[in-house]
Amino acid sequence: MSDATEKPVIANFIRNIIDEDNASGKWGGRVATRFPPEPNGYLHYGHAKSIFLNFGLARDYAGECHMRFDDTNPEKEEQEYVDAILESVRWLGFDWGQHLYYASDYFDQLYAFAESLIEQGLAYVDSQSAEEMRANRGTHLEPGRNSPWRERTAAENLDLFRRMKAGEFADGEHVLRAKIDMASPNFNLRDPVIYRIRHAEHHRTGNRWCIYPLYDYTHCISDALEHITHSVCTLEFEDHRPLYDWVLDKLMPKIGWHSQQIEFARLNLTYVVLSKRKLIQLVEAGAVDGWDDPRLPTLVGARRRGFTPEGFRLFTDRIGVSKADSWIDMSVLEECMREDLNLAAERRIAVLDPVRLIIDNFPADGQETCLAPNHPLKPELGKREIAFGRELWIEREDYMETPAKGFFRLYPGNRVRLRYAFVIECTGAELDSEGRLLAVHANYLPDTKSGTPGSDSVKVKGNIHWLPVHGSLAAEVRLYDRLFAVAHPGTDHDFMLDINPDSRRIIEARLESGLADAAPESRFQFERHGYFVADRRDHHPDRPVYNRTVGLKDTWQKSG
RNA sequence: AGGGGAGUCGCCAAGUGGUAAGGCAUCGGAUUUUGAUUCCGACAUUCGCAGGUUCGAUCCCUGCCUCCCCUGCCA
Repeated sequence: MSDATEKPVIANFIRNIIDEDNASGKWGGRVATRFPPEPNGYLHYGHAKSIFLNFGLARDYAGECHMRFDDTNPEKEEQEYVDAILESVRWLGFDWGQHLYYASDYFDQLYAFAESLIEQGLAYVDSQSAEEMRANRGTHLEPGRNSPWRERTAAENLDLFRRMKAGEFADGEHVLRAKIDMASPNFNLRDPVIYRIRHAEHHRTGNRWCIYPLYDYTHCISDALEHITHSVCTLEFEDHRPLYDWVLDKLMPKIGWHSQQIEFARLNLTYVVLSKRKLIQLVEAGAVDGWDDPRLPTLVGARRRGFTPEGFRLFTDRIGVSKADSWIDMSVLEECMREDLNLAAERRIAVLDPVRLIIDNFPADGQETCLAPNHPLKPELGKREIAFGRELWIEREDYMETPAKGFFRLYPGNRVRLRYAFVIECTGAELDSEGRLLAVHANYLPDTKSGTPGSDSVKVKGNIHWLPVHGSLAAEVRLYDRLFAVAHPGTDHDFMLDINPDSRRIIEARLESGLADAAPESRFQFERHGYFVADRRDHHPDRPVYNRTVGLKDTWQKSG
């Protein structure tokens, strides 16, 4: 990704392990990681952390990161998810090159290894029902009980397993279990199931198989077959590691590679939910418009919201990697997006809550052309013209009939600068019988035009944006806010009750005319408001639609 | 209760026997035609608690406390 902004790398425990391995020559200097999602849903912000970690490690150590789908559960997985996941990883800026893999590509090998485990007496076909197995698994206090089928001969097991594969049995009739230790304090070692019967169509292998391997058996072998060095996963797999190692130890003579599993703390973010189950619930309940709703913490949603890959990179660098459970506040992510967008986005003017401003001493047929820089930090991006006239749109909130303490914008008698134009002096306002603002009146000071000599001889504190009534355009603007109203949704009740009722406001705003022709996904800062993006799906030149990505910091409203 | 992990500033997070990096936030101040940005300054005598070892402990030892994960034929 960006190399110009390269910062010194901060140490973390995973890098330390890699450094030690490189120093000892454990992997011969090789670094191979992998990002292994199951294609049963869309990627979310938490996956971004894992993607930047894994692909970032490969980049920094001149290694490789494999893109691999953990597709061993045919009933939940679909090609649609594979496509969306690949697109999101690409969007974040990563390229897996030739290294695209599917666990399902290893089904033949996985099966052969299972037969070998059986032959070695390390796996057996269990014919207990799921309920019996559960009852015999034991508890934290009591060891499990051996299955009555645990001592079947290798020949018998092999015959049964082959018939399972051949489709002679119904779902659930038999399973293949690793023969480890029913008394282990680690439940994962109490003879874990490694194959189950599923007469289901797989999105890639179709109906070729009716038995499918389970995660614990598949993942470690996939890693080893690909010669992964550091297999990075989240903390909840920590007590699966003994099983990961058991399988690879037993298969060492056949595979000759034993990857190292390393666990880190997954991302916890406030004001949002990141569990697949809850995301599905939000979509199915219609609380959001779909998987790419800009409020949803999915990567497709982030993209539509206007979040940037670079912003996610800043974010993952900023939060670091460790094994401590932690909660990151949503404001950290938002600030990272601002940081990137401040540099990346050109400025434009938008009046979100328009009210008329009439310059009474400006001729009705008068005309002035004002120049506005496209980016204050990048003068090379040039300027654009905005037509100044007698009637303008300004923000309703930029006027106060009776100003609050510290308010330095428009109120009777006060002077402000119309940004990139003239200084004006407010003469009053028209209000209806309910006190609602209809129009603001002012006189302009002709010698104060921005960019002309002596323009700043008149000093003012306030500086507000405006748009001409004739020559600006009406557009739909979607003001997105946090999906949940509380930091920790569902703490002691249904999380759906914590949805922020104001997470989206759709308004009719006035925009600079040039904004109609911007390509979908073009990002801008609407001055004094925040960052906005032309909606990826709904924005058209004849019907502009902009989404608010994130607002600018506002220390006035915060303290006021 | 058994097993596996974690506890360093408001939020993250380095460090690990030699006297607490950094980032974010916050608070001052400067600049500013975005109440934005930028810039400058401040910000842990202290590393969950209590003992012990040591010339010296956040780091080693002992005990305790708190939090997270684990009984899918999910991943």
